[in-house]
Amino acid sequence: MESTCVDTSLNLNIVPSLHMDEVLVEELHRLSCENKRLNETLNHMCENYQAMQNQLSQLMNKNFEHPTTQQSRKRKADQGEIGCINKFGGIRGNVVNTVDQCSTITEEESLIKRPMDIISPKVYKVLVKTEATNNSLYVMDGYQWRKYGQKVTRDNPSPRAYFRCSYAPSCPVKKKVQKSVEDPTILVATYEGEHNHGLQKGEMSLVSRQSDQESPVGFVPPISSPTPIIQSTSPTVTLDLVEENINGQKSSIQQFLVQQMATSLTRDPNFTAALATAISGRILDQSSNKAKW
DNA sequence: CGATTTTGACCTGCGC
DNA sequence: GCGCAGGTCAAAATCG
Repeated sequence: MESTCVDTSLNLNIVPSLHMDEVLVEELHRLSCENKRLNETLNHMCENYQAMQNQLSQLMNKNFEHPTTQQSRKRKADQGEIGCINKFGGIRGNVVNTVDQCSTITEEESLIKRPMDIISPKVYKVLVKTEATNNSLYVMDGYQWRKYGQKVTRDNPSPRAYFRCSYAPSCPVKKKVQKSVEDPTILVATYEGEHNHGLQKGEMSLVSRQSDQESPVGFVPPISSPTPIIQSTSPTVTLDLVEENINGQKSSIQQFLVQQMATSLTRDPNFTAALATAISGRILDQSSNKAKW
């Protein structure tokens, strides 16, 4: 969060010229003092902001990664895989991983991934907002899933559904879908593994559906109608990509982060496939609109 | 009739 | 070793 602490100090330590009026010198000193005071205030605000951000991160972690303190033994064991957010969420953000091992996709940090220091199956967590009255556990994400089990877990009154990818028989990807304890309108889908095939034709991913309010041509509405993502559940990684340096160039750190994020996204076949679907859907939309006119 | 869903039983791993 | 809880299997039911 250092990026929010903009260095506003002005270089006012100018040696007064011999011809400078005493009033101007006095004014200069006054401005310097005021600048110093403002700087301190700003630093104080930044510290408070960081403290609050950390608190929020910790709360998010507790709510979604550790829903209850009385977690099952099995869940504790699983934290090595899914709990990677905890390992990095507490730090000040500004971290984009280069290892696509684990991620949680949310509205605020969509597709920004965090590093993981252990080798484990690729695990994603996706949150989907649904109708409050909707009790189904189906999340349309562009793949075809076959449900193979359902279980009521201890820490959540709503059942958990287990899915396998049925598009390719050899596809190892599994998906667990369960309603959030805190907000029953949110479906928490946990993906394990990587698809060894492309995205299916005629289906839409969550990402693409975020960009289109209307269903594109050929899109079959899902059994449940989840509205696009949604809510932040984990500490937000904030990338300050807007602010520029005094000389008008993005800092090297920012450029590095942008590069890393782009690399992470383009490496993910799910993202690229979803992006392609979204773009084609948009093009079809526009062409059909033009046809109407 | 094949694909998918449901659901109870069974398996497995972990903590005590 | 036992009990608990999550995960998986597989037969029956359902759907298109």
